[in-house]
Amino acid sequence: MADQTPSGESLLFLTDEQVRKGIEAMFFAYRGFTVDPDRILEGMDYGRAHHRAIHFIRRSPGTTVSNLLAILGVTKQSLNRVLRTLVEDGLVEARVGRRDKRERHLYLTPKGQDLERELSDAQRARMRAAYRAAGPQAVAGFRQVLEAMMDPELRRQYHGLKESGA
Amino acid sequence: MADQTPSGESLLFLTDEQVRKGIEAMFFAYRGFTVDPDRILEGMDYGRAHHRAIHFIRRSPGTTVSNLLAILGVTKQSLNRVLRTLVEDGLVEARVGRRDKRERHLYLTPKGQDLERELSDAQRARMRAAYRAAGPQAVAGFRQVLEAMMDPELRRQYHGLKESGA
DNA sequence: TTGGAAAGTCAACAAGGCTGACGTAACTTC
DNA sequence: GAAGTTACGTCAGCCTTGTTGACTTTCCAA
Repeated sequence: MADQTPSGESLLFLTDEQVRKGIEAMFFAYRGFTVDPDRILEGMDYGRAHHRAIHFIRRSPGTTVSNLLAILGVTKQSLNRVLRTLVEDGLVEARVGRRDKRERHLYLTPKGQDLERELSDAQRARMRAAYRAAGPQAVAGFRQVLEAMMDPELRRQYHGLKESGA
Repeated sequence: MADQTPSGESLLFLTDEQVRKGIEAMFFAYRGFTVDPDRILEGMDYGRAHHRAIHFIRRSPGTTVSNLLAILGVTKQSLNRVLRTLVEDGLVEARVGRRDKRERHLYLTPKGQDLERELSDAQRARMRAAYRAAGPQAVAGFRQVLEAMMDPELRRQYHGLKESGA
């Protein structure tokens, strides 16, 4: 069918219906994207919000609370609830800043790292499987479109992470 | 780099860190994906759940509640609350099935169609912009990867929609 | 004809968003 | 050194949207 491989200038001719398919693909794919971590977390007292916090603390060890706030795009009250339980349960350590004692620098404890690994192993496994099925060229396109979908501010955040990456 | 050869096995050299980038891209992009409809709905008494219901009713007019349930992946009690407000507000009509009186067949009223159009115009505009920025090949890859990320059951749903499409 | 399954509704609860107000410590500026 | 600002935590209360449990109505098949 014409809409399977929109090649060249045909993009301008994508019908609304074809764009809707993309929207639906995004919806269903995101469910697949979250289902593995969700399954692991259910039963523990944690949810998707905890996963997100853990993910980005691992990503940028020593990040501050307000930094995390900006990345996650939630209120501090909301994040605080999540962070408090993670600290209480010994998954996250919040060290008072040395240069600026108002800041709390966040780190995963070994226990936190264990859970992070379990969650991200599952999520990466699915991602790799999808990548393998779709092929390298498709992966490049996937990344390009996702990046173009982001709000400019979020794209900045995203690129900031790239640099700070291990 | 990994994307030199368009053949499958180069994928095996993607580092965990590169796969994580894809995960983060998905996270940030999904926020962009939902932000426009969210903005339109805020202030009205509706949320993302209403948007999803409206979207899929437009997509498959006359669909039943349990059909919608399967697509959205929520409990019928959860969907029912959303549906009830939409029916009360005159955006959705629920006709009792003629063949099977237990069923409710769902349709958008003209008023519901108006809101649907407003929401999907905004969402499609962003999607088109992203597609245009990324180019046709990228779009094809995007779709391929998304599809590969879905759970088999969801992929079936997704393809089911394709057929029933206008 | 009766018993089970399917469709839908009502009630109550939980997670995780939100706003607003306030407190405290630490840094910065005048 | 006083005053203002920033970073963080917390209490209280609200909303949306998910959940489970219990129920009615309707259909179908043994």
